[in-house]
Amino acid sequence: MTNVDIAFQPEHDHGHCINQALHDAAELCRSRQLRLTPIRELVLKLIWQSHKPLGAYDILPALADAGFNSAPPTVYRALDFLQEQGLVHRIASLNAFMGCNHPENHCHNSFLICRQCHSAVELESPAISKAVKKTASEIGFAVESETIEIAGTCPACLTKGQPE
Amino acid sequence: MTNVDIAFQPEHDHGHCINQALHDAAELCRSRQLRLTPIRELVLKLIWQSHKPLGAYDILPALADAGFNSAPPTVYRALDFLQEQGLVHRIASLNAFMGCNHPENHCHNSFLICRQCHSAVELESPAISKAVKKTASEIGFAVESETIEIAGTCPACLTKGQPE
DNA sequence: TAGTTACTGTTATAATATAACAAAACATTA
DNA sequence: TAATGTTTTGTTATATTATAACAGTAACTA
Repeated sequence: MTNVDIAFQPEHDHGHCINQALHDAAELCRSRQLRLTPIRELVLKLIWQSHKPLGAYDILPALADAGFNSAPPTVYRALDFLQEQGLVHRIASLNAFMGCNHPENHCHNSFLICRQCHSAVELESPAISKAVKKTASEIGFAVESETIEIAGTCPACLTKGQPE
Repeated sequence: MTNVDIAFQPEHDHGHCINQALHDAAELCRSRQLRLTPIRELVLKLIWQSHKPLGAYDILPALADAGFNSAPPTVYRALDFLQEQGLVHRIASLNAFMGCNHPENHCHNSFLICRQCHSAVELESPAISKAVKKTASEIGFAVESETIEIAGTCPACLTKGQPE
């Protein structure tokens, strides 16, 4: 079972995912001599706790609950930091944010987004990446970043929709 | 020279592109028994006249100049109509809209967006499309729509940047 | 021409994101 | 450790993008 299959399983041990992600983030920040401040860590945790990409304004009340200031700049700053470090991705088609599984290497990413359960997973698809590179290079276009967001129905929702 | 190459050439006869697009749109609406009203046609024209994807609020003043009401709903309604008919695409990563070259067939589209000159072109890339389909089907994900937006530097800006 | 549908006008507001500057926390090193 | 500079956070205001809701008008249809 691949990571992707696991992520689309509602019942996987997501607590473990969260802990792993927070631990990795702490490690990464330490190695880069950056500060994973309480706000940044909480924002990252909230994003990971959600089963679906989270909007900035979904995060604000949780910050307030935790006793932090909770005006928009607070959360956007944390999100900016996390994005710069590759710890979260912004999903342009949703105006929402989700955790990244492999923040170490800045990767070219694609996302599958289920319209039914709103879950999303990140793919590392060499095939797509390669196709993009090839097409761009044929035209002489220098690629800097890729926004690849595929919307549809995930395996779990497909089987739920038509049982047996 | 392909369509894409032409589109990235600032000096191509864009007047011709616009006329062609407007003519095709009129034809398409006639065949579908839909009304390409003055507002809708003007919005489409403005989008095509721009060398770069146009924001909704960039369109409003031009509507006002043309003597139309120009509150946001006016332009968004026109954009909704044009999108439904495949006449324009929304670029999620820019919150902006651009014309579609082949509105007849609802296609799976990719876009190349130049960060320097802000021009954008639509690709029909079978390679990318195929890679997406293959990857999704391996996972059992049913694709409904694709948002593929590649940002970088276009050929024209690349040669301008490092002349000779 | 009456009734219906589609389109537009208008006002208000929602949702997402950033600017600008002040205050506090932290880090550095004299 | 006090002085200093840097980074982070607080705070207020505002920009940008998009939609809700309802009234009026134009176009089509029977």
